[in-house]
Amino acid sequence: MRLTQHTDYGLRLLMYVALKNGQRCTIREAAESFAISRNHLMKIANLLQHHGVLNATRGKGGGLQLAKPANTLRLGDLVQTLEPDMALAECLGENNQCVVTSQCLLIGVLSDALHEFLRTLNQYTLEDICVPKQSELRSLLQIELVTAE
Amino acid sequence: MRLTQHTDYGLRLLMYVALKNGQRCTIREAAESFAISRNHLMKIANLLQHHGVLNATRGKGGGLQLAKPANTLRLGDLVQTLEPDMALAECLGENNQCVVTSQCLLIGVLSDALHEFLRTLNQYTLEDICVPKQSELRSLLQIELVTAE
DNA sequence: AAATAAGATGCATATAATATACATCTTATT
DNA sequence: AATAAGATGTATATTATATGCATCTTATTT
Ligand code: SF4
Ligand code: SF4
Repeated sequence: MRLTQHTDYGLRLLMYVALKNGQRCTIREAAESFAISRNHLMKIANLLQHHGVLNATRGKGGGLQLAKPANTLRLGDLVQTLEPDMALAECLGENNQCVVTSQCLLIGVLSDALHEFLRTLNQYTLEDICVPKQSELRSLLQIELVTAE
Repeated sequence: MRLTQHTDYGLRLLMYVALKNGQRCTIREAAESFAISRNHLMKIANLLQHHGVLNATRGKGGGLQLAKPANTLRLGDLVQTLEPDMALAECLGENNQCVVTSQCLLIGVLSDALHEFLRTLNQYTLEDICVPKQSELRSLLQIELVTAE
């Protein structure tokens, strides 16, 4: 059982954007800071923008910003948005061929556990995983905030 | 996020064996009842035997039996045994290259959620997902118990 | 208007994980 | 010796995932 790299990259990107404190950041910049594929991150940014989590503006001076305050973005919801597929077992996805589906008691147990997993994640927001260590994280990611004048 | 088919097949096999009520069953028989790959199921049976969940005896009249009572086999433990890998994110597996690992607060949140997932599964045993629907399941799987004489 | 800097999109490819098949070996029973 | 079962190792197929590339659109600046 693992989350796709896609999902983790998405969360990393959101952490990056949140750590910029409202200042726009480009995808290129985030990809370089994390030393990960820019192309890949592009698609993730796009997905998050379509889901109303990120605002993306094109053109010179453009970039990404959070579409909502970091303390309203719950991690369980973000994981559900980012994961391509949360079908734990065959019967929970498409093309189910399992012969015991109609009477299987395991389905409910698995759904229950998945629910607890997401519920636990939803006890935390993007803010919770950024703010307490913001200076350390900014340093690791070489984020320098431009001070207003 | 999904469990491998491997894991679900393992649980199906255990359900099958449990529904036989102590009577031996062959892997072939279980594979046919579920209409799934016999070769695949063989490896799973072997894994479970090595982990002390199943007893396997070879030769004519041989087959599988539960190594422990069904009500002592907790689903969370079984899933952990069957899943090849529970590393939710890059940093929880091998070859981690994530640059923020040393300060990342997400790791703890993910571990927490995984723990809740397994804890929830461990509230149920193999017995819990078999006995309440045993006759219906036996019928779907064409299991006919030989009555003692 | 042109140049440039950004994201958007679609297609192709590479890689890795997973599932499946096949062949052969071992063990136990009859 | 024959047969029925599981054990094991290797090879292959399939699928999911990750990555790369080319082109397009949008916005800003000059
Ligand atoms: S065994 Fe139960 S949980 Fe697994 S695929 Fe079949 S119906 Fe779903
Ligand atoms: S971002 Fe955090 S959780 Fe994700 S791989 Fe890096 S250290 Fe692990």
